[in-house]
Amino acid sequence: MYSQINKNISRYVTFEPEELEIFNSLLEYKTVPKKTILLHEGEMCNFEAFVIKGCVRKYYIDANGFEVILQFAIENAWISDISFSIYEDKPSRVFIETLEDCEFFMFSPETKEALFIKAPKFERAFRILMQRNLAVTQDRLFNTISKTATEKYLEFLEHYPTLSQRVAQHYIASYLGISAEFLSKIRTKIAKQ
Amino acid sequence: MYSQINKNISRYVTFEPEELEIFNSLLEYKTVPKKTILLHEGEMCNFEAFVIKGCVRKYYIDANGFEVILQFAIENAWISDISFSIYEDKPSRVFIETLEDCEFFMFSPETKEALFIKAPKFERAFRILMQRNLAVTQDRLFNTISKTATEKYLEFLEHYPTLSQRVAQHYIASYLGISAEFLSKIRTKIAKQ
DNA sequence: TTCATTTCTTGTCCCAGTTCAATGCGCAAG
DNA sequence: CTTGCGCATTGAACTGGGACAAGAAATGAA
Repeated sequence: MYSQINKNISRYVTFEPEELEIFNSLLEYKTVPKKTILLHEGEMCNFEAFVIKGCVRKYYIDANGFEVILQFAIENAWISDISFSIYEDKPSRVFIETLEDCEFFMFSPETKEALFIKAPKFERAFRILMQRNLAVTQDRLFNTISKTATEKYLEFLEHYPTLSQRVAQHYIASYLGISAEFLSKIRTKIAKQ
Repeated sequence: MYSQINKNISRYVTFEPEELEIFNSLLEYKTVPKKTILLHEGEMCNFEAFVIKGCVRKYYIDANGFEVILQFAIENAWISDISFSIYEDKPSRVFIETLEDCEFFMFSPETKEALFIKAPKFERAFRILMQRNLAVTQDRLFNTISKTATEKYLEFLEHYPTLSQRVAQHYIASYLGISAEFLSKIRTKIAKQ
């Protein structure tokens, strides 16, 4: 039950069994049906979630009413709007929604604080997770600015090989920052060679 | 001398004077002339720098040989390629270059570790800095995907009011992800109304 | 002061990607 | 079985922004 998340959190920091026990005891297991919105724009994000099973998207709605997907999270990924909400004390600008039936481990900011007090080494583990998150976002910015739509799509397929089977095309288009129609045209062009 | 950086690091965590003394004692003060490259692509980034005075850009060179600026750092900002280099143990894909004569406080990853051992509360402060960094990058991704060039430029002016006087237009264009020529056209259009 | 180099502007042509249909295709619900 | 609806495809017309070129202005070095 806890092996996935323990493996994930131990990736850059080695923990004693007792520390992992404390960690696990603070986690809340939750199942959520598909198409559930976990966080609405304007709310405070009061959770961080680790995806045990399922698929989630994080998106905002731009000035013209278009959804733009910032992140997909599948098995063994973390999802939250930590960067805006927590510590900044600002309401979130994003939505978080399940795309499939999901299982999560979740915890609140308060629980996280409690964890840091009981087992301070987790502070470091979460700092490094944050750094990786930053690296991924920076990479995405890089791609968004300097690659063509076709290149972005091919890279997406490489990076998330299973996701293109699991989610609707127009979600992928939204993630890539292109129109659903144009993605369709790219796909037929690729298929024809 | 240390008041700027102490104010900055104390923004979300309150430190005792002794803790700040430890911190300050580990910092290395450095002046660097303009047009100096602090980090080359392919190197490991072995520093984090706090800008006391001056202006720095962080950029990469894309597949077509174009420079794309990821970040400007001016007074009271941090600059590093921490996300890719340190902990990931991968050579950096970015360059960091001074645009003006600069004064920095710098420290190495090893020094940072030493700091965390002597004064563990800094682990938290740097985690929160990292979160803010992530928030800014995510915001930039948001803007890059869903705003027009004109909107991006106007927002840039609001967000960095002094920078447009300090750096060349083509650097700003590069930051906004548009060509220098097109930025020039945007500027004349804006001026004419 | 002058010459050179870098930066900024302006015009023309062009293309990647958008917008707006229209059509077709599952698939779930009654 | 069929109605309805969300999703994908395709085409035609349009546009934001890029590429290139050539000149103007600013900066700076000797």
